[in-house]
Amino acid sequence: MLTKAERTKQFIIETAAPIYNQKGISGANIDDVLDATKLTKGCLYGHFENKEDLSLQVIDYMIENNSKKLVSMISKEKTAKGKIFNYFDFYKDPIETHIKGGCPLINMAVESDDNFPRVKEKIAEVFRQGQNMFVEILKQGIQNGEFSNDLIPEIYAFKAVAAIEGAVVMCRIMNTAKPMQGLIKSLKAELENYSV
Amino acid sequence: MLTKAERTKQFIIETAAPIYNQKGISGANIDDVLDATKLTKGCLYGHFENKEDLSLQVIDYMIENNSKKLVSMISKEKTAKGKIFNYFDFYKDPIETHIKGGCPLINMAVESDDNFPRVKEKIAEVFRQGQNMFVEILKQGIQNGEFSNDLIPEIYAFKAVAAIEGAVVMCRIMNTAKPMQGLIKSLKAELENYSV
DNA sequence: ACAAAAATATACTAAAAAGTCTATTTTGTA
DNA sequence: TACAAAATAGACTTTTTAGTATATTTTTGT
Repeated sequence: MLTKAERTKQFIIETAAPIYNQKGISGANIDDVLDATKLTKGCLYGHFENKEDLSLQVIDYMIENNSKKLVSMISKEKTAKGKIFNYFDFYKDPIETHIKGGCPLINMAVESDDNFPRVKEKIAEVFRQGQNMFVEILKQGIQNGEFSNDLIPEIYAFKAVAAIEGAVVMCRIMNTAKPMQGLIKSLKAELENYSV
Repeated sequence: MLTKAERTKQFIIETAAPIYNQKGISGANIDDVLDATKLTKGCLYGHFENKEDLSLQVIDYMIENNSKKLVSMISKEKTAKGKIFNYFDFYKDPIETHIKGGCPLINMAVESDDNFPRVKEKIAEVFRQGQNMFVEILKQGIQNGEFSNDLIPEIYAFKAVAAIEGAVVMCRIMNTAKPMQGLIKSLKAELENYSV
């Protein structure tokens, strides 16, 4: 069993995550986290050295959490096509996202890009790995005959991920999930086109 | 001729714009702007009521500026295909962008989404209008026989814009323009497919 | 060229945010 | 169950950032 301290620390991180995802790293402040957790400074600073420490751990948690959920979603299907379709469906509601505030990856990417080099490198790595995973699934699909050789995994994978990430942001700003639904249909249709 | 005050104000806005685009609305602070302009508080607060006033005017400038440049780029071509291709090429270098810090639209979209409702509405309107413009160009292309009827303007337009915007962020975070080049090629090829 | 008005600089105050210190409460184990 | 160690509360200090007041300089119209 987790010790009380470990549980409290975890609770702080999990409570802070949606705050960070919505307000950003610069926008989130300690008092927001204290308000949300109903804890006090003494307590919070007992678990984290300073704001940067908290931020980094919250960011790590958000990355881990996102990856876990995504991988779990993809793993539900056996076929390459099924996995890719599940990847898309993971993002089908851009308004009510798995963590409040949209996709943490693109949110953090935008903010860290020019400001937090360490975070930037982390997110870059997540995107690279995600890309690799996507490409591997497509390659397997080609090998096992699900898709034709005309499909260029790298190109399709990047286009799909970029479109989905961009669409999350655009749908959220316009307050509508409609365009995302059309996009997912279109991306699925494109993949069906390569199906043999 | 512009009065001295008008020139100074414009200078502040133009100098602040890349700071806001890089650090974000929450991340940018008055002292950053003062450092960059080599001006002082008295001067800045002579031109702007407060930080919010400055922020809003900088944001308006960034939106206007982006739209102008984009429209000018598109207007260079006469055909629908040419215009769309130029739209893509506008984003071909995601590292060295027209304003330092990437595409201001997606940057502001991500940040304003849960935090600045007025900015959010502005950006939403820009995306809606951009989408409309894109769709209109495609429709004209269909009418004048450039593209086949199989092309669904709304779907292609949204996919293209979302992919480009997502790609800007992803390329920047990974420090490479390569994937964007592949994406643009692919989006162009897709459009060529509909060419008659 | 000069005077009124406008613009700017500087030193200041105010507010917000981060971080610290110590007293008190809670936990977990002898 | 008692007690030492750990965790937490809350008031406090420090730092950072926004904003103001006034003196000085610069514009600009005559």
